[in-house]
Amino acid sequence: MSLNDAINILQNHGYKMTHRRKAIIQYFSTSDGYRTAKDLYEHMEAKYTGISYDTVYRNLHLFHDLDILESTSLNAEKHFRINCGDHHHHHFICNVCGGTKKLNICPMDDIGTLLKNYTIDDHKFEVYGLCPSCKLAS
Amino acid sequence: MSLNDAINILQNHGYKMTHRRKAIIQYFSTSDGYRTAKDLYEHMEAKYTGISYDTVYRNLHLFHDLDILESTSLNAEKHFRINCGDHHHHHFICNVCGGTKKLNICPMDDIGTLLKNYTIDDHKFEVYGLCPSCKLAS
DNA sequence: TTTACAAATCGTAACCATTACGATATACTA
DNA sequence: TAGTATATCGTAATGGTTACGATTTGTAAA
Repeated sequence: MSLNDAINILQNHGYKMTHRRKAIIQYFSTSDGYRTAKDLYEHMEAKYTGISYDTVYRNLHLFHDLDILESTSLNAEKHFRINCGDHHHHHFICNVCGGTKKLNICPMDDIGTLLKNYTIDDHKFEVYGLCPSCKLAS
Repeated sequence: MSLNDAINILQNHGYKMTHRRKAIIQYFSTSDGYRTAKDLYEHMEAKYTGISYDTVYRNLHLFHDLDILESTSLNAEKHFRINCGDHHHHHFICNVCGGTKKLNICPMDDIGTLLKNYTIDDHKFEVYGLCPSCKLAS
């Protein structure tokens, strides 16, 4: 998702376009990987000294609700990335840099009648390890 | 895994068998589902008034390290269950009761050469929703 | 362009899950 | 049953997250 896509979503929902929001979206849209709230806070603090945690978390939640960001829980800490958007897929996630690689297979295709009497709300498939460049560097 | 299996693992590694440890293992081995540290704390507090968080968390970590328990991160909080032990598999997890159902399919069987230059350390496949009994109750 | 106001941000405190540690109690070994 | 290493308690600290009154800012209307 591009910066402009995100700006459109925000404005179509009646949210204001602030400098901080633009910077947050820019941070995620130019980095293909998962980042923590702390990562974002530190990035923002460099440009906007004294930025509030409230601002960081409020916008992370807002963007997640608007499907601008997607999130995952790693080691009991939430990580966020820009929403890739196109069709359904999963990710490899690098344990070192948080970088991701799209995986175009989905185990739900093979779930068949295994969960016949269950209600399925969601699912998660993620592969963890080292991406090629972190592998070389280690 | 049964209570006795877990006791053997503990003793083979030279750990002491305390009343609290036995109660913790009993708690997990008689409940087929994921439970939080808080769930366990509240269960233990009923029997052992004044039990320390240190005891709860130290043993959760110990049991996890010894593969007596397995864990997953849900909503940025760790959840634990008894290790099923037999062969590799994944779980459906009920959003209401934490109950699980074994899923005998693994997406890694189909990963092929998708991650050719990557190091794969781990992976996670989980399906979330309502189990039959929570579905009926809702 | 200015005004007006709802919405966004700041500054800070509180909350919750988790970790840590010195003092005390307990399980195991001899 | 005595000695010792280990486990637990009581409690404080940490880290991630949430919350809120006071202030500032973006936007739309005058």
